[in-house]
Amino acid sequence: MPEPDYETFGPLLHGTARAWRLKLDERLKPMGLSQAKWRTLLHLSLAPGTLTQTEIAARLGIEEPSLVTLLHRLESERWVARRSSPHDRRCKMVYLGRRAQRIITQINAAADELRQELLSDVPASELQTCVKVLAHICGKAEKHDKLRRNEMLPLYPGGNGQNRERHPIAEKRALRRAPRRSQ
Amino acid sequence: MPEPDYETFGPLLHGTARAWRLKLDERLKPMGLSQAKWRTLLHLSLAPGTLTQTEIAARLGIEEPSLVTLLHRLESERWVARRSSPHDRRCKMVYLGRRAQRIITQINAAADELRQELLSDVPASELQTCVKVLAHICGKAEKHDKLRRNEMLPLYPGGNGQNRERHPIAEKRALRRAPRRSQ
DNA sequence: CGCAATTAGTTAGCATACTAACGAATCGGG
DNA sequence: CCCGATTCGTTAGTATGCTAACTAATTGCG
Repeated sequence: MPEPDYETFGPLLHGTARAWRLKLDERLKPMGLSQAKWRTLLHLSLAPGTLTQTEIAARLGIEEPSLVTLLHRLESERWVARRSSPHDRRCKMVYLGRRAQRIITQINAAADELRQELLSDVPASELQTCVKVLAHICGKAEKHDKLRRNEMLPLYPGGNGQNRERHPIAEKRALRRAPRRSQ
Repeated sequence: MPEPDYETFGPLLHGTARAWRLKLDERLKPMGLSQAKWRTLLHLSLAPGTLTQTEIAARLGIEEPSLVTLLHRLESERWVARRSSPHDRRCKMVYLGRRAQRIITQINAAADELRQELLSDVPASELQTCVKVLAHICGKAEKHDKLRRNEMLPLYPGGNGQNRERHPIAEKRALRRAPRRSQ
């Protein structure tokens, strides 16, 4: 068996990711949430403080313009609210609405449950190998190209799929102007 | 370490698939091709005869309306041509333009090369395990839900990511009315 | 045969991503 | 302190996917 299906690995990888995503989307749809939306809410709930749009985009692994329309939808549905930062008038801080806070637990539960279903009967050692291989491929695929944003995190860093931001910049930036050089 | 990163497996899976796709897109972009486009061309070139839109959509794993706009783009760029079937006026047969035939080799070469780069230093046994795990997950994720189109192919069937069609229906259909097997 | 059911393709409208180009605000070096 | 460079967010335009609802053509049962 030292001759695995090299040919079909790519399609299989894409197909599996797609099937997983569709499955989760389907279950969260009744709650009015799509993947893009609940991922955003989840990141907001996990963040230590408030996030700016740039930070959210980095954590989600999408570009800022993509985030703009996404936030428009979330805002029009009352999931989040945006306010200008008092420290930097260029920034907009994004807050979770109460409505969102109430169902983040459900989102997590659904995601956990699906993961449980899909991975339950995969032996831990095989999953471990799979993670290792995927992480290796992911690392190689992300390199080179034209990226190199900020030295590129090792692998799947945050809580999602693809970002390249490693420390909260917000606090640092805000503190630069606000607390009168206390830092 | 019988405790792999269950939590991050989903994101890692998505991130890896995404990175792979972006990488390939990037390399084929200079040729004016995106993933959706070259996958379509590839399927057309691999098919035994001419395909109808329904067949192409099934092979690509996308819905028919999605294929319509995709074909519009391919047609306006002279990659493909469409003609009504003489046997069934509802059908439109899709043909590869000469321009397309000339670069299908290049498409395959680029895809092969990238796969080579990304998988070369993954031990065959580990890749084998990975394929097994992914196939298992993919199978589980595709089941249940509301699908069950045509008893669901085992796993990553065609040459892409997600389809659920297993035999050429075209020939059969065409022959029902047109016993001339001119193609 | 004749009409109901099915099938192929389309249109409409939406969701989600991207790049390019831009305006406003801030930062930083002189 | 001021001007150029940078950063944040936005708009515009495009690509790619979806579902729902429609038209046109074909099939098949009574």
